[in-house]
Formats: sequence, structure tokens, C-alpha cells
Amino acid sequence: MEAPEQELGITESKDENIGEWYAEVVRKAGLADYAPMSGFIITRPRGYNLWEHVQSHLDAWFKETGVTNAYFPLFIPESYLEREKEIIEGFDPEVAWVTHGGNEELEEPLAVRPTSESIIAPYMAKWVRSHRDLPLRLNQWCSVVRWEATETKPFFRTKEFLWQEGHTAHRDQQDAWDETLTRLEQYARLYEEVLALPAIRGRKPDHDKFPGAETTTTVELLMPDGKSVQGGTSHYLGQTFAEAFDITYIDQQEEEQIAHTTSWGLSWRALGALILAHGDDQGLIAPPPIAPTQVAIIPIWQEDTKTAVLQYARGVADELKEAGYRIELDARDDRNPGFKFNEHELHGVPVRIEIGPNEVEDERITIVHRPDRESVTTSRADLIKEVQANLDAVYDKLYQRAEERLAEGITEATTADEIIEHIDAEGGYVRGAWCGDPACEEPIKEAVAADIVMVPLEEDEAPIDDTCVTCGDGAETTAYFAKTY
RNA sequence: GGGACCGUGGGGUAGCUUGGUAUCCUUACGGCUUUGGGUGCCGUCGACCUCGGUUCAAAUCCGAGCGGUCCCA
Repeated sequence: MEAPEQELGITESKDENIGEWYAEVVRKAGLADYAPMSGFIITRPRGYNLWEHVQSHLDAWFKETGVTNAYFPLFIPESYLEREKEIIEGFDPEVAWVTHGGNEELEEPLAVRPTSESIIAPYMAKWVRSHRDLPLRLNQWCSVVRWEATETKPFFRTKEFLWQEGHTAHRDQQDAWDETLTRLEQYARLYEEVLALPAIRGRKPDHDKFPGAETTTTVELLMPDGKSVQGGTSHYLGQTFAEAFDITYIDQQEEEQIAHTTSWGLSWRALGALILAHGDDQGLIAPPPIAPTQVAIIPIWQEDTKTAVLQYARGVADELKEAGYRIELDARDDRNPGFKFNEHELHGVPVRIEIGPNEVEDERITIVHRPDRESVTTSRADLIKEVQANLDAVYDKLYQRAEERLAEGITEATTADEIIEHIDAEGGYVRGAWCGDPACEEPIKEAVAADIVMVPLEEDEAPIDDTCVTCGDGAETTAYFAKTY
């Protein structure tokens, strides 16, 4: 039963050495390779395919809710970037600049976009004339570059990363705020319905908002090592950008008004969260909705049964393919079944079907779940129904595991020392009352490198305690302290 | 920002202390064999991160760079 110790699969232990384990899974499951430049990765087909499934779900939801896709240039002229001063201040240290075209020095340096507000907003200003032009909702799928000085990690933090960025303009605050929450909820839905990860929603504290934003909302995911991943952010930008870029419109009373804008983004960090959350010492586990291969069919034959087994297996494969499943019939002649089991497990295939002489004779199939190797033998006649049921079961297993972890991972404390102690011992989120002063985050940051990852979405929600965990002054809100990725 | 460790065929490694012919496993490829948890045999391809220094001679010693992992801030 026990797989022998060897280097084909994963050799690091997720529990004991999660950083090394992660790097090994990313490479051996064929998701990404390191590029020759520090901080860049090459996304291989299996990794890119995960991203394509993230895209297709989100993109469909965006379009159902009034968003259209567009594309803006990779480069942003320096003068544009400078028009909103908080953007330039916020991103300046990590902007990559193009200064030459061929051998000629450019008259004006071009920024490689770290985010596109400052090139999209001027065009929104141009396209918006009257209240009838609003709301205007644009999205682009692209990559951005942020020249991070800190350590990089495939998918979690890379200098260039893939994402989508949505940009919208609205008549009033209410409409823009509704937009902000719509997108936040779609991000949460992505995690909860596609990636099998329960998300918690909240607002970023003021000192951690997107530069220039009035409110930054976030979805956070808890990882098995007790650290939080910021899974996507949606910003209500107020009128800051509309003022800076002159996004105005004439209302029904023929008065000129300044629009309210939002922006929202989700990156391939979602894939990092997925890998880290669900994977195990056998490799990746991909939830069925995004799995590049949803079902691997492994025929098991002897010389005299080969023809019958293969024929039976092809029939199963064809029927599943016909029904729209992403399947792989692994009929390689030069690999034995054990090898194939291990390989598909490494690659994260959520469900496999084993078909040998026994199944052929009884007109049955054996379905095995990736997360726990639970094996179910069932009637061939109910193929589609059974496969769907088992894919759903695998999804539920992944989700429940993560949900339990999250439930256990949220605790409360009344003093900074308690927070430090708990985070040091177990990680997770610790809720504590907070006065709103960033200085009161410092002692916790210094002791265990934990930040305030969010505060409740509802601004009028009463803090869990009257006094701040650090300074003892009156508390303003409840803060969620956690270590972060 | 500070510190530690690491870099040898595609993957995993031995060799480094004490300088001299690079080890083994695995993958890939070709063939035979085999198939209910990484099958066996034969054959083939394939490596000392880069640059510089010391030396008759460098994977090995020294320096710098590049890259990776971890810990701390």
C-alpha cells in the first residue's frame, strides 16, 4: 500500500515544511517553472489551464452583471501616472520604467502598468458625458508588473502577475458602493463555489487601503499553516479619481456632477491559495470545477483481458466526454496502474475511474476520490449520474475540510499579549477590539509579524470590546489579526 | 532591511573537509517484458549556476554576481 520513497512524486511534507512542499508541488505537478529572472515564473499548460477556468467563471459572472471587456496599453506615460498623487506615491517604489525605444531615449518615460486606473480613467472621462452613459463598467484581463523587493513565491508574489482589473463609474455613492460589494461577492463566490474555499469578507484598515481609495474591501482565505491570503480586493474610490481625471457628467437637472468610481481585481494568487489549501503529500488536489482533468480513467488489464477492458474503458470515456466532462483515458502501455494512480494524484485529478476485468464482467465501475482515496463501486449504467455525484462529493470533502479549519481558526482576545500568544501558537485570525490607530498594530507586528488583515464590512458594527487591545483607549471597531502571505 | 542554508544530466543525489579520471537512483528515448498502488531486463542521450582569482591542475579553495529555500524585522 505504502508508496516507496522516491523522487518521482512529492518528497517534502506539507505539515513539516510547507514552504518547500509548496515549491515542489508547483514544479512537479507541472504548474510552473522558475524563469531566468528573479521573481518571474513560467506558467505551464496545467497551471495556465487552472487560470483559464478561474477566468471563465468570473468572466461569465461579470458579463451577467453588466461588465464588458476592453484592453488598455501595457505602458502608461509618466505624466498620466502622476495625475493621481496617491497612486504615484503608493506604487512608485515598485514601478518598472521603460526609458528607451530602440537606441533612442524616450521623451517621456513609460511606466509598465502596476495597475491601470491612471490610463483607464482619462478615457472613461472622455466617454462619459451624461447620466445616460452611466454606469460604465469595464474590465480587462491582463498582466501587471510590480517590482517587489521582498521574496517572491510562484503565484503568491511574482513581479509580473496575471489578473483582471475592473473599472467602473457611477452616478452616485450608493450605486458605486453597490458595485463594490457586487464584485466582492463574486470573488467570494469564486472561492466558495469553484475553488472549494470558504472566504471571509471585510474592509481593509485605512492604513492598508488601495492608494487613493475611500474603502478597500477584501476577501481573505485561511491557509492550513494559519496564515491568511488576501484573495481579491474591491475598492470604492469615491470621487478621488473622478476629480483627478475629470470624470463628470450632466445629470437630469442639467447640472454637472462628479462621478463615483470603483476598481476591483483578482489575480492568480487565487491559484496559490488553492494549491496551498487543498494539496497534500501526494501533490496537488484540484477541485472539480477548475481541474484541468476532472476524471482519469485507468484501465487495468491482463493479456487475455486487454481487448475487453480497453473497449469497455473507451466506452466509458466516450460517454463522459460526450456529457462534457474533462477526461483522460490513460491507456499507456508502458506504465502499470500503480504508476498511473500516483501520477494523476500528483497532478491533482479529483476523481479516477478504475476499470479492470472485474468491472467489465459485472458491468460496474470503480470510482476513487483523490482527497482520501475513498473507493466506490457502482453500476456502469448510471455512469454520468455517479460521476457527477462523486465529483460533488469530492468538492464537498475539500470544502468541509477548509470550512472546519476556518471555523477553528477564528478566535477572540482582549489584549495584545493574548493575540500574540495565540497567533504564535496556532495562527489563524484573532479578533480584537481596536481604536483605529495603526500604532496599536505595531507591537503585534513586531512580536509575531501579524497584521490587521481586515475589519468588519459593516462600519456600524459594534466592536467586540470597549477598549483597544493595545492602548486601552476606546475601541472603534473589531480588527482581525493574522499572519499573511 | 538583517541573518542562515543551498546550487552537480529533466528530477533526486555521491564526491567538497584532504584539489587530479564525476557516483548511484530516476525520468526521457529505443526495444523486449509487464499491468488491481510507482514491473523487470538490455541499450542510448544527458550535468559540476555564471564570471573572476589561486594552482601544473578547481565540482572541490577564495571573491563577486545570479538564482532558490528558510528564519527574523
